[in-house]
Amino acid sequence: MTVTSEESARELLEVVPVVMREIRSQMRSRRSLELTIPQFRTLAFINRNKGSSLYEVSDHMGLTPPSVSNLVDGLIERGMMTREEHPTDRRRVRLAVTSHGRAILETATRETLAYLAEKLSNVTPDNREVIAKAMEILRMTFARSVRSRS
Amino acid sequence: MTVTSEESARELLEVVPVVMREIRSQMRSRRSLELTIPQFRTLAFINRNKGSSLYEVSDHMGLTPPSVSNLVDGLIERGMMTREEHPTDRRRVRLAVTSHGRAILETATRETLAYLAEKLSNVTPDNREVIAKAMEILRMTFARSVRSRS
DNA sequence: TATTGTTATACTCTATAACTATA
DNA sequence: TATAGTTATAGAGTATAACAATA
Repeated sequence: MTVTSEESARELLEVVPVVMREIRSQMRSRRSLELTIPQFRTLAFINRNKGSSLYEVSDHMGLTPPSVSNLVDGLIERGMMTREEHPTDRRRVRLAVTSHGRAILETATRETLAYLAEKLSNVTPDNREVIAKAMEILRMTFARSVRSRS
Repeated sequence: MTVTSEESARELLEVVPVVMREIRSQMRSRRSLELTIPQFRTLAFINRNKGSSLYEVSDHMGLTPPSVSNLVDGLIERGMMTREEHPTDRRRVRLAVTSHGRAILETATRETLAYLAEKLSNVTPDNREVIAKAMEILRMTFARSVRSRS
């Protein structure tokens, strides 16, 4: 089998939105958690990168600074994050996830993974390997080039 | 390599949103087209299923009827779709894509595919095969069960 | 009564433009 | 003057609740 770029592009365009919708609707169905995908990603990124500035987050997520500022506002209101002044550059903020936010993030992650894993349990191990490998390839292909900001 | 359901679930949850964001931002960057992903999917589905009812569309897309009604309103306003009465059941509508809508759909498809294909041209043929195979598996795993409505 | 669809309402996501504060 | 961030504003996507029309 030879797969052209066009054919694999077509597959991506058909299938990715379907999987995305599944993830989204599953996440929203957990009323107790009530995290949207952007909120989830924001929380996850800042959890991994404690003390990030707003620009670092927006760079990573491919969103504009106002969009991230909005997202952060909502997460702070709900007690999941903090926004502090940078110690040496007062223009910047230092974002961090609270323990409450971390707990919610972990629960949301666990439940969403459990849901996906349950779906994937019907897939043969060989095919799961194909999926994992494809995700690695896609991750490298679509990863944002990291713009460094000192 | 043995991949558990949990591991492949984690990969999906990390990578799918990234690819989705690429597709979305590319689609929006074509100012002349100005189709969002939901608009694109709606148009594409109705193009493939001429005369669909609103419920058929909402079932397929996993959206509520009011959401689809909204989407359809916007597409009709912009001359891409029509909404007609069903000949024998006056509760229903018959949705169809206009030739203008089809032209826009085709252009959007072509340009988005070209963009994705360009990204994928850096991927080896073997790896493209892995991606294509993974998409097939995911398509079957996450496909909505078709609720038939006579 | 059940089904199909719309309207009313509200909230989130996202962007652009304009602004403030700091470097 | 350049950078970091917020506020103002607007449009799209989505849901639930309430409704109207038809079967």
